[in-house]
Amino acid sequence: MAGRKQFDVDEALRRVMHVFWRWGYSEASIDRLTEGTGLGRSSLYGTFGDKSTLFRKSLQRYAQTYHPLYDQALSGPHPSPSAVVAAYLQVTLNRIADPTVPDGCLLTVSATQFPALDAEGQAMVRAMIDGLRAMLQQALLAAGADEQEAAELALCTLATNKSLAVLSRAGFSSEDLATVAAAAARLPGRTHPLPE
Amino acid sequence: MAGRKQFDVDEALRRVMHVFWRWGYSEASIDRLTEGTGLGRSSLYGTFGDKSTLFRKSLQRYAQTYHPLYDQALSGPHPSPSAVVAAYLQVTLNRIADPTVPDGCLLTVSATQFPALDAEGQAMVRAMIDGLRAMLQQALLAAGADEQEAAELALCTLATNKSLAVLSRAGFSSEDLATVAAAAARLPGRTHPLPE
DNA sequence: CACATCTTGGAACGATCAGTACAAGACTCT
DNA sequence: AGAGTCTTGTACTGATCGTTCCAAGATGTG
Repeated sequence: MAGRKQFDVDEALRRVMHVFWRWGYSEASIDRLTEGTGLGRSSLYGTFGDKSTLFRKSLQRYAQTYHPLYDQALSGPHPSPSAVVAAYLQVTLNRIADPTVPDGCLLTVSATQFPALDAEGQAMVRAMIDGLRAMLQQALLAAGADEQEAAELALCTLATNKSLAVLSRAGFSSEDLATVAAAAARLPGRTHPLPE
Repeated sequence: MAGRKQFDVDEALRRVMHVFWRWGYSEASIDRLTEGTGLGRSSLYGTFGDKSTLFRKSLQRYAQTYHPLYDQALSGPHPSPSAVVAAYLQVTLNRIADPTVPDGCLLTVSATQFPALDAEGQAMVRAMIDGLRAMLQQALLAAGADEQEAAELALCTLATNKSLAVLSRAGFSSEDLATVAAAAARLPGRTHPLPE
């Protein structure tokens, strides 16, 4: 039926990522993946490998796409820890508002919850979470937070990030999500009041 | 093999609940349920019905067990909205600290994310979430919060509750979870400073 | 054109899924 | 004791899971 690939590999991986994004690991069946990409089973297996490999490549694809956005949001000079948290969560809110992308990213939520994913994949998820946490912590330090405050805020921001995914998938409105994010950004206000 | 039931129905339901709790709906296979309860398939189906019915009864069992605790934590007089949030989240932390109960309650987390659960079950989950939200809101009003503040704090406390489940399942330490909960309880501090 | 290489659709594999059928055993009641 | 009811273990169903196999067709190279 074919001699050379009849699809764009990168675009296919993007769609694969969105299927895992939407369904998590376990419920992203091969049938759903073929349906979501338009590819046949053979093309999927021949190009990417088995399901867990596919998931790991989706994770890499996610990092490649979104980590620069988080990096950019965190790298600029921030007047306060509060601004760091707000900038970070705004990236998440923008991602949720993107109509070309499914609601509620379950890539790192559902994958850590079940052993259906192999150890290598779980380790990747954990490394990604730890990386974001460290990235946040560093940006918070740069914005004037002390050690303890930076650690605490990084953790809480990560927690808010996860809850945004869950609430979004549970059907909460974008206004509700923005409210949660805004509240999280007010967290450092107690010890680091914004200059009037 | 048997004439009268050879197990305690209520204890069996408790164990069923814990299996859904631990695995969510989809990954709680009948085999896992039989293994978790010690019952045979026939006993499970004969006593409770099919899987979705079993899940709904688990939800009811959860509400019956834990809603009174939340109710009790919220019903007493609270000096401030902050105290309400802290009391509510403390119930969650105590539940997580309970060694007889699995880490990270996925009863209402994973169930809303996938269509594997039937409409009736999803509606129950949604009703339970809405109920907790209303309960929180009312307690916050009673503690002196105005309408808008109560709505916002109820939402954020619910969000924190969900993130505690996800983080707990993801392997975060109980110290980290307590930190997240404590931070959430500091949220109302901005507009409702604690009396010195 | 001929040959090797690659891709693709579709069939098929064993495993597991939720759910059911049924017979054997244990109990209550008369 | 005997009849009827309930419970339970086991085997089974059709569907779906992830994965592999293979032949057919399309391309690139000689």
